[in-house]
Amino acid sequence: MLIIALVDDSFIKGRISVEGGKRARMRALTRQKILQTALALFAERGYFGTTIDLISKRCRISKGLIYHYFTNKQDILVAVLEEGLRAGYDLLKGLEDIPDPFQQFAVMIERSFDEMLRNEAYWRLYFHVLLQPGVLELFAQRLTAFYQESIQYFVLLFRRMNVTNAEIEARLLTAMLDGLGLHYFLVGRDFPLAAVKNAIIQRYSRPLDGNVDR
Amino acid sequence: MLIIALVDDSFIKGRISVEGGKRARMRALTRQKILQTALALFAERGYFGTTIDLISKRCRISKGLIYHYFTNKQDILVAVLEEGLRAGYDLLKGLEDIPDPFQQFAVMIERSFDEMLRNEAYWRLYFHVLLQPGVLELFAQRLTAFYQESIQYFVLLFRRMNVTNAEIEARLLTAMLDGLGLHYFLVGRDFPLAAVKNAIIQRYSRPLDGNVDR
Amino acid sequence: MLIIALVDDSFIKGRISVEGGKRARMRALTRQKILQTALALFAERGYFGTTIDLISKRCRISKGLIYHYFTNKQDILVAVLEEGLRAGYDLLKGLEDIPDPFQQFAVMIERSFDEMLRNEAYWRLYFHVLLQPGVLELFAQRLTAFYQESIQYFVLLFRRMNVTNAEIEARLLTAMLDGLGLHYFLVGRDFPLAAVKNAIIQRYSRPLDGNVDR
Amino acid sequence: MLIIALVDDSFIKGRISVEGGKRARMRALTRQKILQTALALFAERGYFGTTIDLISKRCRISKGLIYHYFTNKQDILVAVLEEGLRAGYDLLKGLEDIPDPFQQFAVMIERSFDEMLRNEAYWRLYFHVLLQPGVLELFAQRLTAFYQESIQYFVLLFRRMNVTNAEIEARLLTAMLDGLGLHYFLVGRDFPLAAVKNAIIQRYSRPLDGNVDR
DNA sequence: TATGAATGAGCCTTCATTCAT
DNA sequence: CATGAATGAAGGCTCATTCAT
Repeated sequence: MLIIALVDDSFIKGRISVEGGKRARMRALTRQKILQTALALFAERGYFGTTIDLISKRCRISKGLIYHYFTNKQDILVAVLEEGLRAGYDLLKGLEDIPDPFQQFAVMIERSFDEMLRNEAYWRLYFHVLLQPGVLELFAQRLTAFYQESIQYFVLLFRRMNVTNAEIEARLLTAMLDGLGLHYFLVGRDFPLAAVKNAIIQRYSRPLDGNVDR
Repeated sequence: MLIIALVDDSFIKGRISVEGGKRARMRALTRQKILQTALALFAERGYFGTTIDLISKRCRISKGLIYHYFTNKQDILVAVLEEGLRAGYDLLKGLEDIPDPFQQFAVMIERSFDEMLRNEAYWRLYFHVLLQPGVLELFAQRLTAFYQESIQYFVLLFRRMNVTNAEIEARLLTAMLDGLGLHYFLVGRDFPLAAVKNAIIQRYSRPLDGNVDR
Repeated sequence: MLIIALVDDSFIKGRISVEGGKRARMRALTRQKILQTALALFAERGYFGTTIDLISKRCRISKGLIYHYFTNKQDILVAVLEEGLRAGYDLLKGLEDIPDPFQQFAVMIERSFDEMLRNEAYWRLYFHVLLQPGVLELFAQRLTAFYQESIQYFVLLFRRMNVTNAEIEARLLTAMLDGLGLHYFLVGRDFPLAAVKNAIIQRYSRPLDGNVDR
Repeated sequence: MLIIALVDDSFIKGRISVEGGKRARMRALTRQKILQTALALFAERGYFGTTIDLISKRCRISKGLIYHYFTNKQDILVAVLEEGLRAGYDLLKGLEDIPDPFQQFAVMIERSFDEMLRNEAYWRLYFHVLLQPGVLELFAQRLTAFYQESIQYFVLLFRRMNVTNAEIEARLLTAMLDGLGLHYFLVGRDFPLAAVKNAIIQRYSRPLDGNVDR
């Protein structure tokens, strides 16, 4: 769960800018409420299944007011995606404090799976929405940047773990994580997530055993 | 690229039933034309971006006729997904003829990457559409069945390759393949597909070295 | 239940013209089958809720064939109404054999209520369809003729029963009968039909008591 | 003309709520305009013959706006029927001020016939629409309630008029009134309404003669 | 006689967006 | 800043009717 930003109900709330007058604070507050509601609705009903009217009603504000904060429905989507990305960065950053690379790796994987389970609906949304023709373009740069940063993170980590071919390995791992999320979403509930997670941690764990045991 | 069925412009064309009278043949022909056009348009513009009117115009048939062949716009989508699934099965089946499991594995991976490149737009569609809230339900059973079969295929193959923990390994591999497709689509063109592909083949190749070299 | 023709499942079947060759007989047969089916469907789903396609499928004939027998959907409707009218005439005619006018009257009322209960759906259809703007015009003459004849029947009967002002009385009675049907349909099942029926028979029965007892 | 609510062009106009701000007043105004137009069009062309487009054009508003006030085309219909019912209640209420029951009865009958003539098109609509399969269900409760109330009114009146068997008698009378309306609509213009009306008044008038004179 | 594929006009409904208040 | 009435383009879908076979 790397490329796709991890979102939960709280991550938007906490970010209200405190600077500025009362006016500005109110404005930021309303904006965040819209974003939060849109996020929940997009996740719940899809982008096309969510109407501006529905968002406004759930926010208990008027439809017109939404257009004071966002120019477009699409604009809301982009903002939502951006917030998600920020949450994704958070996920990465928190890990740097763990000194042992193997342990850090294990925690990263654990956290990744945890987030996937907690915010399943958001994941679906992100995958779904970014694969929509025309949407990716709006967001490609930032997404790519985040992807690069994630890869970089694992490259550095893998080097400390003495994994050879660290870059390719990083790409494979992140792909595997997102792919597992995808499959978990698509093939349903009886997916052996715990076993899979442990296998991943095992594979990269000290001492340097092969990933595929024979 | 396993879960998501692989589709290209030709695979539908070839399946026109030859039995039956002229009527039945015509009917099948029209149906296939609709499916084919819908597939292309869905891939090109997304499911919601594609209108029935557009499909009918591209097919040079009347709007109403489409509803002689499909009950719904959604019904067309499901049919498209089904066709894709069939192509997915085809992909698997062809491989059984290769006697050496390691070579078979390599071919499978190669083919998988090839298909991904050839039908990129369809891949996007499949991911996109299946992640749409409400759509998965229409298709969940068949998709799960196909997933199970894919896993089973790799389990058997891995056993012949003396890979321990074959089931988990199969899940990891298929996830990795789909995840790579996803990342390739999302982060753009400069993705080192060839290198990644080779690394995968390498990892599972004889002699039994570990997957992660240190 | 006088103005509105009384219809049951059998009344059309029995009327296939026996003259003519095999061809003509087949033709009449198909025509009757269409009419019968249309009648049932109109009653069940209303005129607008019934499609030509549905009629053809229930008849197990093609859509096109219907247009060999009827020029229009409307044409079918008119034919159905005509058949109903014929049944209405039948209802009246059968009564003339009863010599005692009071008994004849009682039987007529009984039969009228019986029919209403047996063919409720058809009744609804007739009322419904004839009140549709534009439909009545197609059928007005025949309906008026039938109404006149019904009135005439009661006028003659009432005269034999020594009812003064027989014509007005006939109009009131037939209106009452149809009105009761209407109310029965509209206000539901707990309508005291039996009591009402008996009251009517009572009112016109020998010896000449007043209709409204004080 | 009791069960079926009596409606004319004016009764909706008069009910615009005066409370509330300008917004609310405007809203009520538009709603009434839609209802009024729909009523006229339904009566004129039938429910199915009336399109939303037509209603909106006659109202000089956009098609979409109609759906701000009503969820459905059917919803408009129900609202129209409700208004009609209200008019029906009004018809009953006004009568209570007349002290002499016989005179009250006569006025009631007169008024009933008057209304029938004034709003013939609406009557047709009501009969027509309520007999449409599936429509009655939407409205059954309210209609039944009104019917019961009408019956109750006549029961009380008849008791004061010393009519025995007042309940049955009330059912017969209301049925007769609606039946006469139906016949008047169906068999055309030369129906002797005045004579029929007088006969009814006569029948229930003091002194206590029998209804059927011999 | 019989079929059913094909048409196309038209219907109900949705919804992002605007704007007067 | 805030409202929500109003717009209008467009979309999915229906269905009576036609016609080549």
